[in-house]
Amino acid sequence: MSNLELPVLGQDDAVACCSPMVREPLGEEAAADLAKMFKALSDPVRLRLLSLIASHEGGEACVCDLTGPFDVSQPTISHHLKVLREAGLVGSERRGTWVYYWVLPAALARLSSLLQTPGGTAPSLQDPAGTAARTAGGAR
Amino acid sequence: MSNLELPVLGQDDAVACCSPMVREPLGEEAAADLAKMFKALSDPVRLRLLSLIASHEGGEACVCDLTGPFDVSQPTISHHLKVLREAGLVGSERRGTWVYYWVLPAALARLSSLLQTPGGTAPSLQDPAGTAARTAGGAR
DNA sequence: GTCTTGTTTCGACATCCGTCGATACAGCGA
DNA sequence: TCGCTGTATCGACGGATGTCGAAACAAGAC
Repeated sequence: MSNLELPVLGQDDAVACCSPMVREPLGEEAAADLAKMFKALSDPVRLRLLSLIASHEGGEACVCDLTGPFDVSQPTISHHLKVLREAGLVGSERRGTWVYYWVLPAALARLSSLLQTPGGTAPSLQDPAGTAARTAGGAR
Repeated sequence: MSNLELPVLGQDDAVACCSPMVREPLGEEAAADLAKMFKALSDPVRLRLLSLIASHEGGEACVCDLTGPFDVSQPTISHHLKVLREAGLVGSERRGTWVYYWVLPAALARLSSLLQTPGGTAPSLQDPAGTAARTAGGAR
């Protein structure tokens, strides 16, 4: 239920960088596909889980390592991990008693490159149309 | 209600790149702050709106340019634009009869750099702990 | 086989979110 | 001033989402 017409980046090919959304309008299907990934990142618990997994030694973490730092119940953690997994952001594997999760870097890279502004990763606030002044303040 | 202890990137300083979430676990407050931005991106209509604005000539677009391509009503578009604005992803300004929106590149760059994997933008599927085989398949 | 521990699934519940039509507000032009 | 067009806000509604406790499932230990 996705990637119908555009090659989904970062599956097993190297990530073809990128057609950032700044360059051309996103198609409906691409937007729906990407929105699912961003939705998976739109919860603080999941964001911390992902970060906890990614920064864990060895690049992977057992569920038992992940339940401690949070105030929510263990089934809730399991639910969030499932959301991350179904979004294609992490992989998982059972090894004996424990289940391990790891981040799929290609998925993160796909999102990262999408959001890149033409100027580069850390833009010097590049200025699309002489709008630099507004860029800082932001009308409201 | 955010950035209490960590310097929020991409405000008016150049974006200090980045402490990606892969490097160290996200704090609770940083996660809550970032989750709001990702939530703004978690809807297909908003994603397309953002892309439409960013790719519009001059780097900005009038609301009247944005209602056409969508099947949803004008109030709904207005609502989504408000969400994007309150998330700090776009700026807006009224000019006479029309209201213009433009993307705030620093905000996108902040998210982009957060998601970057250590290997770079388009990672060669860098392999945290000899888990390359799994990285491709993804257990389920 | 049975117990124990680690993890997921199942229902249930309250809240949030996207959408709409109706309406209000802002500028411009006649 | 009045009317017109463009945009935002309001209130309502239905569906999605985060959370929980209870229970089921998986694997190893006794």
